[in-house]
Amino acid sequence: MTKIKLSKKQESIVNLNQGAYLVLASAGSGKTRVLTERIKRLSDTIDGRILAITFTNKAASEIRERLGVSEKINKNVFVGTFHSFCQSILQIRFKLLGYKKMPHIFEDDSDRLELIKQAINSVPFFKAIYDDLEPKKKNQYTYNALQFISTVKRDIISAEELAESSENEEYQYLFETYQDILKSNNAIDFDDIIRLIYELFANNEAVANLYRKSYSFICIDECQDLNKLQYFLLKALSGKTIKNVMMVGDPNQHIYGFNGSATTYMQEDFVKDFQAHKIILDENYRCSKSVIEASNELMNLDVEAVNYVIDGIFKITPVETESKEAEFVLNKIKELINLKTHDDIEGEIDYDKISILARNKFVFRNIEQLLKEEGIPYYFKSGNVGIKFSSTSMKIFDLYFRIKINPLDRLHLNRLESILKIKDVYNSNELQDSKYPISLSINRTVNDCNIDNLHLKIEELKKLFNDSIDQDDEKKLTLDELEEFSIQLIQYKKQNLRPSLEGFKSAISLGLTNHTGSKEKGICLSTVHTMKGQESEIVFLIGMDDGTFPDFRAVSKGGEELQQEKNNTYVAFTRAKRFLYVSYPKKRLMPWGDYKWRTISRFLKPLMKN
DNA sequence: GAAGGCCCGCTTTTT
DNA sequence: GCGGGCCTTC
Repeated sequence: MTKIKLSKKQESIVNLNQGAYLVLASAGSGKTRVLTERIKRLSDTIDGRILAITFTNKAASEIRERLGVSEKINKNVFVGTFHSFCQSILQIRFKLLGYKKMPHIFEDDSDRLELIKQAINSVPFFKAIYDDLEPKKKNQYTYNALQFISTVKRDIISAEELAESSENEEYQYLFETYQDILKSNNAIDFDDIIRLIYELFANNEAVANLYRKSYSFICIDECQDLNKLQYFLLKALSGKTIKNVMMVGDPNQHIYGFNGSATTYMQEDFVKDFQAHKIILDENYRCSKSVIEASNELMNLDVEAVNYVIDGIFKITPVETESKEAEFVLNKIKELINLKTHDDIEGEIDYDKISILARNKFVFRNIEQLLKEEGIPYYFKSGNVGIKFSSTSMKIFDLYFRIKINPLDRLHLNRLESILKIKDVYNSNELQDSKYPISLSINRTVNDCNIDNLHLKIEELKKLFNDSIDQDDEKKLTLDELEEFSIQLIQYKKQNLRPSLEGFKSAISLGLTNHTGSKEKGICLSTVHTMKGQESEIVFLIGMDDGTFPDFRAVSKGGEELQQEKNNTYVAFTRAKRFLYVSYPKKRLMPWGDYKWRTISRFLKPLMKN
């Protein structure tokens, strides 16, 4: 990629030294590049270390890639998400937080749901309330409980206090029971990772000082998506010592409200608490004229294309059905690929330059099918953290693996028992007679494995599965999933000097083994949320009917939630460097099987004149 | 206690 | 229109 010279404004931000700064950077203003250049420069000139926080692993690995590898960078710069930063601290400080062994992450929502159910069943008081509910309300009840627990953690509010404003006062006690069960499993959930380190810093001055002395500069990217817990972690870490904090973000791109984030942390709290200077970076270097004009109209902005003016394409196309929409996209892709070159696009038009975006991953069903049939290379930008195995053998493997590295993990032991339908998952006789005799070998293999021989054990399993699974699709699925696991192991070993089975599992849970840089080839299919901070020459934004984008729940709630859907549309638009094709189906197949007439997204109506 | 069948309810976004 | 959970039946 040819690098365009930094503009004066960008240059001045790169050259900032001491102090706190809030950089308000609109989409396409090159904020990630500015951040990276500054980190590079600082790491060359200063003594202390630099902490760079991003919101996705993908963004972290991209920054790491752009920083390049040098001894100085490796030693002096930590780039990662809040979760991975906190996890790395937790790994060495867990004893200070009351854990005898490093707690394991229950990252899966179904794990958390099961914990809630256990909590309800373990206390007659909760059980009575739950059993009294109408069947229809039961799901809502457990979902709300999980929401309650997350809110307590993310908003740093006591369960007691939050219960006062909740319809279900007993959630306060359910919260405690949930935490107790987690602890008895030697486990934590995602929110706990950050919460525990926040508490560590807030309550243990000595430890906090260690980290304060170790980091001279902190940079936070995408700060419009900070939640209270994350902001308070930053404050607790900084204390009175770290004053060099730079935040970069764009309130118009705030899309993670469901995670407790609000733009007030950057715009009000940070400015006040750190006496931050505001800097505005509002030139767009990324997008073509057409894309910028459409974005401006969408958000009522006045961003100008600066460095160069490329016309580009912005077009809204209504189609009859979802499958017609998929055909439209496919045909347009073929057309573009056949063109080979276009004046607006640098280099040859290939699949790597094309992305297909949508509000949620269900929207991709038809187009994925078509791409598969046509043999066109594509990949899912998976936000998915952890690996979810769908083959039975790999599920069994995963469960044995979990309980091996965390013997206190009752939850997954129970699940294993219920899959195998036996009482003692280590009893060879029972295993042999069970529905899945293969689990006997899986158990043995997992038992024997350690971090050094795991790759050999994986090979053994490959052979085992190959020899003993009869059903063809099940065999293929199992072997594919095992291969995926193997790739993650290689990735993990590359990233870690002192590997361990526990560390490997945590890395998987945090999604650290998924994102390996920009190696993926072909057309990128991604939700807008996961595409945050990324760009693509050619973007197809599909499924832009009202109720899908904006999501129907946000429509009924309105207010800030609807605003965030609009922000999300803006994020989607501005991912496109050159061409942006927007489409929506006039008829959509609903999850319950019948068709519903759809209208264009309310956000796009005003743009429909062309 | 297991297996088969029926019925119900169901779409979001990330770490 | 499909899959998960629950109930029936053997």
